[in-house]
Amino acid sequence: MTYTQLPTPKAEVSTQRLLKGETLFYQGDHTAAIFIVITGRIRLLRHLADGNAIPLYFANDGETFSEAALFSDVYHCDAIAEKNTEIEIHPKKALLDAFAVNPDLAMTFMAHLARQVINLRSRLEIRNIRSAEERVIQFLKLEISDPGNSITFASPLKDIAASIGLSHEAFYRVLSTLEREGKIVREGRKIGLVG
Amino acid sequence: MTYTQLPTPKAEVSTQRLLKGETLFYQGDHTAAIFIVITGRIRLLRHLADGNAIPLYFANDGETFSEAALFSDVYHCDAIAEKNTEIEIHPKKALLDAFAVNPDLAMTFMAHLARQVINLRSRLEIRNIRSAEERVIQFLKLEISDPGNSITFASPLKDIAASIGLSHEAFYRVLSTLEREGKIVREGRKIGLVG
DNA sequence: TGTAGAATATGACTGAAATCATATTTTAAA
DNA sequence: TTTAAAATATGATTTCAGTCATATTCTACA
Repeated sequence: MTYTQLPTPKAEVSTQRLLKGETLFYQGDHTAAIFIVITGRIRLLRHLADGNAIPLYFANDGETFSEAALFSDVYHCDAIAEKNTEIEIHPKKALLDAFAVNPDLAMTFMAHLARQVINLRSRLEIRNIRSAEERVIQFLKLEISDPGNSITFASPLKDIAASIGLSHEAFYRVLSTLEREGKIVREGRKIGLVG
Repeated sequence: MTYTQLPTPKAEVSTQRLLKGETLFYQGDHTAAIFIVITGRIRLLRHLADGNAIPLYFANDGETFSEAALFSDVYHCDAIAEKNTEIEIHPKKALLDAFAVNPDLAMTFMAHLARQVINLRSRLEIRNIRSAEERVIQFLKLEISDPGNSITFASPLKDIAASIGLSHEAFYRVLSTLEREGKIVREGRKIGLVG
């Protein structure tokens, strides 16, 4: 899907495997790196003063997380593997050094962040659409707009459902309906918009 | 609320007033600047190949938008004033030049983007909470966690309601309930968490 | 290749938030 | 200061997505 590439010198990048449930870092830990999920899922969890914890985000395949570590001495949340997960480790120092030596790389990373901002904003706006059917249609339009007139999802449809804030049942139902109405065509996870 | 500051040289920054309904730029226009909403609201709207348009985001007081203009030759959406709006204009060239001359400024902007990514992710995650009451509580905890034990909202509560994906009626009701149950205290737009 | 677990799928029912209606209060504007 | 518009508030009703249940594919992997 979205290929994420950080401008870290290759020699400085390493990978790590986390077992389901394993913690990558704790809130308050000294920041050492920013990360990319290769496969799996990382749950980011913030602890509040009152002892409660709030899930901040789930980082899935291809996504970066803890980018703000670059600008902070400590992590502001826990990072825990939701399932067996492989991650890429980009040491903070290596990245910052790279930026200092080559400002172009800084601009590259900046662009990466800007793209994420846009992407997250549109995902937020999708959530404002109340009707499940309409939400799915708009989501598909957004996803498909660039490439062509169809998209093949890499992740299970039930995960797609979650990402747009629908129960998987509701999502399956909407897809069935849209297909029956001739608004989309499907072949497994390949979905095409008609009209 | 969130003070947004871009590292543009003061002399290069200008402001502009837009009347309700006025367009700041169109999708496909050559990119010239990135913007901050001082007061008002800007609707970002993407046009699709099929003639439809999707609302991408609403930028409110203090928010930046079109950051990605720095890395693109054309705007990827329309920007239209939802109401009378005053904006700050930060010319793209001035910003890029500033980054080139002083890499620290690039890092500052990068940090600004990283904060936004975090903020947007947590706003997304809030939406995953189904129960209106629980969603409001978690939202308040997030907003209040830093400053102290209460927060005074600058914008109308009905706008807060929209930002967390609730109808204003539902939001008012939840606030009433929480107050009755002694879980929050209120004075107009000042809301404090108890416990 | 067989098997367990996950993903896909669909029906029935429920509940909680949206919607509609309306009133009061606050704010802004004339 | 008066007035109009927006925000706050709450009740009644409806709707639609969630939940629960269950069945049928897939898919990974032993």
